[in-house]
Amino acid sequence: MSASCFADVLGGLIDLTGSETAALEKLEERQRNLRRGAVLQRERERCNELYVLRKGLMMSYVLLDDGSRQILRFLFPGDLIGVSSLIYSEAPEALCALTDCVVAPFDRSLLSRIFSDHPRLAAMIFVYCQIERVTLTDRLAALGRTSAKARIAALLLDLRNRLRGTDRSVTNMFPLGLTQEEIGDATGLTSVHVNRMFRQLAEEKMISRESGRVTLVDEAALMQAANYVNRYEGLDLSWLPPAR
Amino acid sequence: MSASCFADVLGGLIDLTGSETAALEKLEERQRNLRRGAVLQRERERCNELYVLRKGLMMSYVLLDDGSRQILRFLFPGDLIGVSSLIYSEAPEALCALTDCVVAPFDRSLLSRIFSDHPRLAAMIFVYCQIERVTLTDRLAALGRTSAKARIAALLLDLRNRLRGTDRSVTNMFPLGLTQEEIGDATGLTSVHVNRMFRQLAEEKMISRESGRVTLVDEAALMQAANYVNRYEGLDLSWLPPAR
DNA sequence: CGCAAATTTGAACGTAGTCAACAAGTGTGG
DNA sequence: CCACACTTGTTGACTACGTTCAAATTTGCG
Repeated sequence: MSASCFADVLGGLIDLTGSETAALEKLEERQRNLRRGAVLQRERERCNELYVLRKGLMMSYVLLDDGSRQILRFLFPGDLIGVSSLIYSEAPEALCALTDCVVAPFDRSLLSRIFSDHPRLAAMIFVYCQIERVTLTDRLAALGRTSAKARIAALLLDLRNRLRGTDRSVTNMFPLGLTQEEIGDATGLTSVHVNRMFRQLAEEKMISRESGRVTLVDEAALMQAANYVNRYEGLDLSWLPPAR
Repeated sequence: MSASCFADVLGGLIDLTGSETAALEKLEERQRNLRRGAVLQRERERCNELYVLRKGLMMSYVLLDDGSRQILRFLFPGDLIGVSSLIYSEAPEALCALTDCVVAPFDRSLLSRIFSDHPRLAAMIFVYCQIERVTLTDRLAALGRTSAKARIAALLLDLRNRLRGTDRSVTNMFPLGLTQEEIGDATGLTSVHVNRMFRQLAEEKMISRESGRVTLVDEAALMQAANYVNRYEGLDLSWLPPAR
């Protein structure tokens, strides 16, 4: 495994200098293993640390008064997590491991050091969070204005693209790794309806399924159904400050 | 009007130094007037500028293939807008004036200067965008997991709180300033259903309406119905880097 | 193998959408 | 100042998408 998963992600966007890479490696000096199902952070709990996810799949979510859950985001290796909790005295969202995971916890003072010592790196973290923001607005639009089928299609495309981000061997067949209830909680549907939409997408020959693996059979049709945009492309970083 | 509306917002969170305030004032040196309905930025258009909203009410939104619209956020004086477009070569969202407005456009190189010269200010802009991110996740949870009535209640509470942010005289009665169609596009509902929910909230004595003004009659009941959290409170900024 | 979790399916229900008509404002130009 | 056009708000009847509840079946795991 790389010395810094997060550096790998940012390094995919710009060329990092040696001192920048060193600063990012500091974030991942410590490691912590999480069992599947482990809760790394609860809502409304105090939290002074951030994390880089190094291995495995996690999710962030909120619980509502009536007990229902909204999954905000699935988290992949290289993701910087717990950023929103940094700025509040109580965490606004929970973090939970969907598979066995490895995370690297680091103190928030390290982030503040990056702002002081590595302006370009700070700007890149800012960019990284803005990408995340835009994917959230895409999902907001999906929940507000698209059909159940479109939301499932968008989720499948996004999962595949994000998996491919850490594993280039992923093509159009991949292990889903999520229960239909989790997919429902991410898309604002019930698990029952998620199941029906899977069936429908399969009947329409857009996907196929076999033992926990999904194949995107007709990717163009899925893209159309979902009006999906890959937000990790089309960036313009020409305005970044000089590296230090 | 203040020399920098954005400095007023950040200044409400921490004490700014003289040089920090001066850097923020640079962002608002130019001004541009917008008529009601004017589109400041279109989706998929190139954009090299950011803006501070100095006066009026704006919104950001996306249009979907079928012509439907999802309003992402209502924008108030002091808001930094167009940030997400900064990082892409094509704007991911549109910006439009809901009332006559005054905005201050500034080049993205000025932002990059702040990262280089004012680390604490850069961190504060980061914090400001994270607050925005959390409010987006609140809305995501609302669209995914709450009833129409709850979404309208949450929107009313949020509007009132944000209006109060720029005008302390606002109490529990305020001019709505939005059409029911706009409220529908923000909450993922149709204008017809928004109307029915208003009626229902009024029948249940949670709100009252008279000629474009809304009164939050039973704020506690609204908060309960909405499970609303004010994300401009409860911040912890003790980790910020030193000011320069 | 046996148990618990997850998936699948059916039937009935309900929330919110659609379509349509009308009322009430709002602003404009004659 | 009024007439007209246009936007916005309001209401009813009907429709449909997605939920709920329940039960059967499959899957994965200890």
